[in-house]
Amino acid sequence: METPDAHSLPLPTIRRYPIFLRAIGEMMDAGEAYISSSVLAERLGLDPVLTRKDLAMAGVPGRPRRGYPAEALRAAINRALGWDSTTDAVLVGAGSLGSALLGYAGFKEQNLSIVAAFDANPRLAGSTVHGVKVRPFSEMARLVRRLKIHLAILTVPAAAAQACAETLVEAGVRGILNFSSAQLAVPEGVIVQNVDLAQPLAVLSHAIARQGC
Amino acid sequence: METPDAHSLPLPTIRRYPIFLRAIGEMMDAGEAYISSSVLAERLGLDPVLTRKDLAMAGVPGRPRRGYPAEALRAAINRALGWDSTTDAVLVGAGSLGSALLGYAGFKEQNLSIVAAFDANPRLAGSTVHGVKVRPFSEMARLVRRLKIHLAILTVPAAAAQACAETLVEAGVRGILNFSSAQLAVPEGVIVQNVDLAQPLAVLSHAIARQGC
DNA sequence: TTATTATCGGTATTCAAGTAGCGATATAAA
DNA sequence: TTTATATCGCTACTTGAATACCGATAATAA
Repeated sequence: METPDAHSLPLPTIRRYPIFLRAIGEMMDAGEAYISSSVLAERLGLDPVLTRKDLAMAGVPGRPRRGYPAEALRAAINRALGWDSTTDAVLVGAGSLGSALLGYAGFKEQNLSIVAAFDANPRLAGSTVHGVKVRPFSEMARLVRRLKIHLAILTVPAAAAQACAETLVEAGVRGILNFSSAQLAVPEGVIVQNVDLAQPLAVLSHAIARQGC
Repeated sequence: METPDAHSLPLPTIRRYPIFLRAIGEMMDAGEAYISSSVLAERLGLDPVLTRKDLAMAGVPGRPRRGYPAEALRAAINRALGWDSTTDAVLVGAGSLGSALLGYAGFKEQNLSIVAAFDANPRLAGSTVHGVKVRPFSEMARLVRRLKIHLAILTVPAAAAQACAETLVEAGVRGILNFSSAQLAVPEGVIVQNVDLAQPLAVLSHAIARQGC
């Protein structure tokens, strides 16, 4: 049985694509019309073969001794990531981390538009952070449903995370970027990506502790 | 040839340990003296076998029909991660993200103490954010060296990241938690963990884009 | 006391990803 | 025109982690 969804890519490849996109953009700004995998790999400190395999998976044919056509390559990678057209998202929890994310410039490059923010704190509701209006929780479900939002960024305390997630999913959200330390239980078909600061910190301190003795 | 560093654990296991620690702590608060892998797995939505293997690697013997002794297990995992004694760290770049991290409560659980923050902006230097004094860049190398800091959290713009990293490494830092989008080149023996928001976002939007059609 | 069973702990298998090797080809140099 | 070579693109091979399997053991119940 062949897998029906043909355009599924290896997860590590998907994770590397944003890094490639930045480098390709910089190289294009520098006037390059072709991107060779070896040059790109050298620039990023990655294995040239691995880089070539990743680029090949975008589906754009490369040319010997030249590389991949830069503009077509960038477009193909953006398309593979769903970054070729603007995606609307909401941010839930406008605390210090949430506010910092509202000011994160990278979202623009990824064609992600945060159209609304929500917070339980009534004092925050009504204010505007980095150009995005903060609304009370009570408006969340209705607005998400009306605007057909599929993506949410969750920056609420761990205790509130599961309840928020359920409200969001109920309203139609299919992907959650979870910054809380809570493990979310969601129905099948909904994708959660956890951004847990403790994980990379664990890798670092484990390695340093080992190295130290 | 056998590897000399015997206590090296699989990377995925290390990444799961912080999640386990939180759950174990909650279960202990609830009065549990033993942690069974199946109960823990159920709670976290993970595979019971995988969970058991992870716990077994901490080196604490478990008891059939009971599980692992909670206190000993927690201590062993903390020790494996180097979280059994306080580690000092510095934060470089006190912008909105850096400030948010200075207020991050999780560091305390991980026995991580941010003893100083640095910023290029002279207006920020001298202020205090969440109890941590912000100092000018010029003081960084000396202070890091004097306090024998081995761990740094980097929240500066991409353009400044490489230069900061070099200064830090030169001053004795051996692990960098890199929040910038720059790919850092560091000498062997120095460990960099990138926290790149674009990566989990890429996974999410790729999956949603596939799912949508 | 005996039987049952939840859980541990080890071994074997499978799978995905990274690595290595090598021929094909178009560009650039001789 | 001929030769050299950088780069692509394909096909193994290797590695590391997840999964499956199964026996051992101690707590509980009969």
